[in-house]
Amino acid sequence: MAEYNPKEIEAKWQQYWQDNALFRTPAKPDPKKKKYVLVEFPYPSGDGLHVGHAKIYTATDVAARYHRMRGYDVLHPMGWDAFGLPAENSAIKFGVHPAELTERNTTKFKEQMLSLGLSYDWEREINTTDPDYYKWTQWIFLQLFKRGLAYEDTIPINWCPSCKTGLANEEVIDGHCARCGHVVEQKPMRQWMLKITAYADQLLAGLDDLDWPTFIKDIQRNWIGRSEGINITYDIVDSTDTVTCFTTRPDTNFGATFVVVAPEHNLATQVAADNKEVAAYIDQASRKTERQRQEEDRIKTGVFTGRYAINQLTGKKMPIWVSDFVIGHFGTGAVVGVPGHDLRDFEFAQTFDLPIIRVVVGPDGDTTSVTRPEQVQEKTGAMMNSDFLDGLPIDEATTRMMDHMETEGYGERVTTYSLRDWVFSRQRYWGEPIPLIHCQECGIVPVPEAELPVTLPEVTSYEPTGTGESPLAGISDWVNVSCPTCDGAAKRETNTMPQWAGSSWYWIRFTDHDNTKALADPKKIKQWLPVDIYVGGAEHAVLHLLYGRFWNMVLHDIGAVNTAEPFTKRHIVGLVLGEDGQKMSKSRGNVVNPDDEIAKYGADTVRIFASFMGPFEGSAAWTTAGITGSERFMKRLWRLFMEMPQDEAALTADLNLAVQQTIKRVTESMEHFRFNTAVSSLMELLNTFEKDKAVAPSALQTFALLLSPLAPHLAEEAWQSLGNDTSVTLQPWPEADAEVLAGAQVTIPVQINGKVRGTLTTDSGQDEAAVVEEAKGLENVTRHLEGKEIVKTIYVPDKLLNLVVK
RNA sequence: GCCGAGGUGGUGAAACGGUAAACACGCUACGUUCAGAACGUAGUGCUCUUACGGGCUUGCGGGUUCAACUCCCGCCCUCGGCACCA
Repeated sequence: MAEYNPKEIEAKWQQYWQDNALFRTPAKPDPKKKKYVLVEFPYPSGDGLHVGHAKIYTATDVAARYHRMRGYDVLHPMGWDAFGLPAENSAIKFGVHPAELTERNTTKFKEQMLSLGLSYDWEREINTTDPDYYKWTQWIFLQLFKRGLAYEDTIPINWCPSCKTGLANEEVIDGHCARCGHVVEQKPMRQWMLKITAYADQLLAGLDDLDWPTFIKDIQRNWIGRSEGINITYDIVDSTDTVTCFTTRPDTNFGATFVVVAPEHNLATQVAADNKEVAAYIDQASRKTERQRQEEDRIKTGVFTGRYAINQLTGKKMPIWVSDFVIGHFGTGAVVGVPGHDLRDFEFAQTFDLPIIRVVVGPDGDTTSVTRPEQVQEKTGAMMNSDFLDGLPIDEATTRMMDHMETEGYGERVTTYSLRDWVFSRQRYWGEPIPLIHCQECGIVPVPEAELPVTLPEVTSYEPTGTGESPLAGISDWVNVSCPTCDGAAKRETNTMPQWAGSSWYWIRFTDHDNTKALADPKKIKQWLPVDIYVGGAEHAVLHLLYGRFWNMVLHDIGAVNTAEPFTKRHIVGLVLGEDGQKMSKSRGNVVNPDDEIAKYGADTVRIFASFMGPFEGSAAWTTAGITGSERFMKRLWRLFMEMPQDEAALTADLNLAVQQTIKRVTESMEHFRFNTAVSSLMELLNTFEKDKAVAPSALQTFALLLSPLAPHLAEEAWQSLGNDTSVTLQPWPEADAEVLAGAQVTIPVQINGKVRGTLTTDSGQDEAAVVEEAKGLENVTRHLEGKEIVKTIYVPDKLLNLVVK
């Protein structure tokens, strides 16, 4: 028999699968047995696949293959999220059209995916840069616009001077651009915004029922940042004006001694008109970036406006200050200072020598005045110096005070969020054009749906202007159009959509990828959605996963999709590190190319190693030693299937038990996305078989079935050599024989006072007395029982015997 | 500071409250070989013992239990997210 030659058999079976369209999606899935198994589609970069891709695609593919064998109708598609800056930047550098680069890269990606033996239904391939696709991305935008969920606004936004475009909040990490790492500036610009905040509550509530890792849900909850509080309106002395402050802690309001507004607040602007000092402070603050404010180590600065607000509870005058520690866009942009019970307020009061009043008793009954930061009591305690609240715990006091303020008419309960609307326009070429027209007469007019898609014009230069204008603004034939409403002179919107647009609905398109009349046929949407298993990275917790949920909810509200939540279950992949245990990067030179690995070891070995290297969610290094071990396993399997003498008589009761147990374990591992333990169970079975001179063909059949999702090429070859003439991937998944499992002998540890003193092997289902008798006969047990009295016997049937002695 | 996830051999890791370290890597010895590679056999948490066997061991300290990696309380450390969010 020939040596294990993965190159040969893998090419052969990949061709076979393609020729027989084995992974074509069933046209009419059984509604009770459908599985939509999806992995995040890639951005087809010029670098080709990374071994990290190999890990995540293999895992998802194993799940898809497993569920097919379990009898599910599976949708397992693939496509390309191809709009974005890297293609555009390469286009600028090499003078090639981004579409051409995309074409080149997707071809390469697809070849690599095929060579890994991934079971995608390629007939449903999609590409976000295809006008037939982005027509519908634009259509969704128009629905958002019509519902008032897309609006134009001129606000200071995050601007990356290196990418020369505006960014969404979610794309800024620690003050830097998520893509290029450059420091982000604040720049006021005309923007298209999506009103994701309108869905804040639904985005929050929907998380409860999702089968997602808790940490991802928590990141989203945190990002949405709901807080319930009250807006308190204070009168301003000698003025008809008022100032409204948001707080979650009105219980401490007897201790309020000042008010602070953000530099952007109207009141500040108003005062600045005839107060040079305030004007200078505002000007200075506006020139600081968020980063600079952080670097100042949170030292409190500020300026007094000369005005006073009245605290209704005490009748005291509270000076109104302006300070940049107050955030303009959170709450009302104004806070009421309670320096005894908020550390920031305390620091501010100390800096500017403002009065501090204690209204909550400190630990150990401390009622002295608050003079040190350690005394600032923020969380628990009973009220004091607070009239009708005295003695109440703070949570109860909060409710009472809210009721009081609402009754008195100067308070209004409100809910605020840290989530902000989505800055949706980019000043770059390679993205979906926003399908709107600016008409001098009619204002902003949507492009009629019949005229979609608005395709990207051919340009000679993709170079971003850097002025905040899109490069499309320079293409006059494209920009100048007649207004769809009045037919007068009008101009197209020249901003494009962000990278995230096309991926915010792509899972819907896979259900009916070439529909020309709708996003997808509602019947097909209903057949397949929601996505049952969605696999991807943790880095999208507040980007793609939040945007995607938002769009899906909007589409649900307009009746375009059947469920509000798009992704029922989510698996998060861990990082694949370089051989040195560091993150793979070109600059470190530790990048492993999956092509090289496949060429060297074969796709099955790569798949087995990717599965076996550790838990799916964990990060682990791609090491030569590790993959060599997986290669050894494949070679041993080859010898088992192809060289070991076969004889059905070799299947003893013990071996049959081992086979049945393996079925059970591998099945459980597959259900829980634990491919490392699936592989180790198969290794154990292989070890068992190798101890014999011959192996039973029926056991090999089962083995090939269990192996098939993980190492499909070798499994096909083995299946064929066992005399089968259909593909192993079409076979039903084996079921463990419950009778064999139940009837087996069991090995029970015998403990004395919780320490194992021996083991005994016996038939399962024995009663306690018999097991105790048998245990007493064990030599080592006898010795430990000598001169002792058994005071208690704990017997867990078929599991363990513990004798408690004195 | 706030929210979350983790901490088990030299390494990647297993383990419904029930024999901790399965499986694999690495290492040691032996076999095979002219030699190497590959392969095979045995061993491999620490420790006492010639042996039989015993003691200790899942970040640290307590607790619940016949029994704790697993549950509870308090610390320490690592990683991820948020952060002058009122």
